[in-house]
Amino acid sequence: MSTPQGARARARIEVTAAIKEAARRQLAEEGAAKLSLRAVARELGMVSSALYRYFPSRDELLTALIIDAYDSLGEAAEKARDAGSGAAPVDRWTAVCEAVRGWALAHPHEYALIYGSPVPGYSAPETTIRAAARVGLVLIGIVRDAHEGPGLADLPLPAELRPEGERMVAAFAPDLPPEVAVALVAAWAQLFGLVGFELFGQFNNVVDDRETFFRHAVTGLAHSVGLR
Amino acid sequence: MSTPQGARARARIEVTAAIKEAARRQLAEEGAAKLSLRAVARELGMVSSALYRYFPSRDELLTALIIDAYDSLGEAAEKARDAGSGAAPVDRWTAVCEAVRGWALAHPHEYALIYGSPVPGYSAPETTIRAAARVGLVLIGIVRDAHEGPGLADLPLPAELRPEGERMVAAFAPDLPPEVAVALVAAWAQLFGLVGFELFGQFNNVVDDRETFFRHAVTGLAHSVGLR
DNA sequence: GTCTATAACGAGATAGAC
DNA sequence: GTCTATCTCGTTATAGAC
Repeated sequence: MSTPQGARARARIEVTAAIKEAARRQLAEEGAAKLSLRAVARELGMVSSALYRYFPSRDELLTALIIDAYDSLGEAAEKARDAGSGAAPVDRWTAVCEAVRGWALAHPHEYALIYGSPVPGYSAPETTIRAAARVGLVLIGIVRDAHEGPGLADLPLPAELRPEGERMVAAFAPDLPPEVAVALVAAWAQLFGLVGFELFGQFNNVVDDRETFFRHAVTGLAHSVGLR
Repeated sequence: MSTPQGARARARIEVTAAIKEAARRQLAEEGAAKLSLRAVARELGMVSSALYRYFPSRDELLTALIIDAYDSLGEAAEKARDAGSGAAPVDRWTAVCEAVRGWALAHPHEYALIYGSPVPGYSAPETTIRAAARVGLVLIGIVRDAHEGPGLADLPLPAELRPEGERMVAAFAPDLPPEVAVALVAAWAQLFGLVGFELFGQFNNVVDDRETFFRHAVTGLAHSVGLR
């Protein structure tokens, strides 16, 4: 009773992985908008209707790819955070940022899937939120460690933004001052501005030594959230 | 001899505009990856082969849309710059940033076309560079004015980035110190990180009062390039 | 129960002959 | 410019193998 069920479950996992792998290849060649179940099935030597045993619709397959991409990126960020657990906060921050950039350069199409243009006709379900939050949580953690340890630099917060900051603290950044939470969200978005510009070609003829430039820029971001 | 030729030229301009308008509608509904000359022709009641009189290929139509989008955004930025010609540099900076955000919110699909994921199989020609540079040039101009007027704050520049900074100054930011040029490019990318995150939904459940948040964040960017 | 294959639908794109 | 024959797509219903 144990082996057949185990074998079935294993086979199911393997086929599911093969489908996603083929879909990722398609993503690279045709883009998310043109991801087609039939093409995926063809590549696997299956018939299209068989895929519906594994993914109830094309959109669910897309969702799985999106969650995988967020998780893969989040894992890279968490690894970088853990690798530098003894280092200074600024260095841990830049290490995480460099991990994000490294992952993006290594997986440009999956990066485009999660941080690029929305796929027309597709709307990401709530299920993606948890995975999407991972990088942000890593950055929050580093700043919280610094806040509880060496301390943070003072940051300004206009009165009109205080309610927003309080809300952010309550929602996802407990123990942090509201002005830091606001600065963190801004730095988080700005980090992906840097990565996206490099990846999508806006830095062509503008930035040459991108690695050095990036390190310097994200050091500035670290300062903008109070790390020193 | 004058009227018929003038009428022909006028008709050509009008049809060209109608084609681009229909193509922009398609962009909104299906995305750039699925932009098809046939569908555009259908919408206009023309036959697809007739479109080739106006655009020699789908890619050329895409290029025209891209240039139009960059120009429309650039014009919005330039208008904001000119409207606040007497104001303090920081205020001119934020006004331009807000114009960029406003344009993006008003033209989300054109924004996705120029700053979102690259279109698979399409590679933008050199012709787009001039239009793509307009927003950056506006930002450079504001910082240069401040540099020649009230002056800029001191910025750090690691030795390893100095060559890059010198190159940037020579290429597109004459009269500016290299550390300012480097900071400007970073701020430019980060600005679009903020805009893109809001537009593409990353701020859902994260930032509530986006207008206030944005103003505060780009004020920080202004400081990061030395404005005060 | 779990899976795959066949066949079909309605809609849309595409290529070529005319 | 028009028509037609032949592709693609996502999705479903159904039947049969394991």
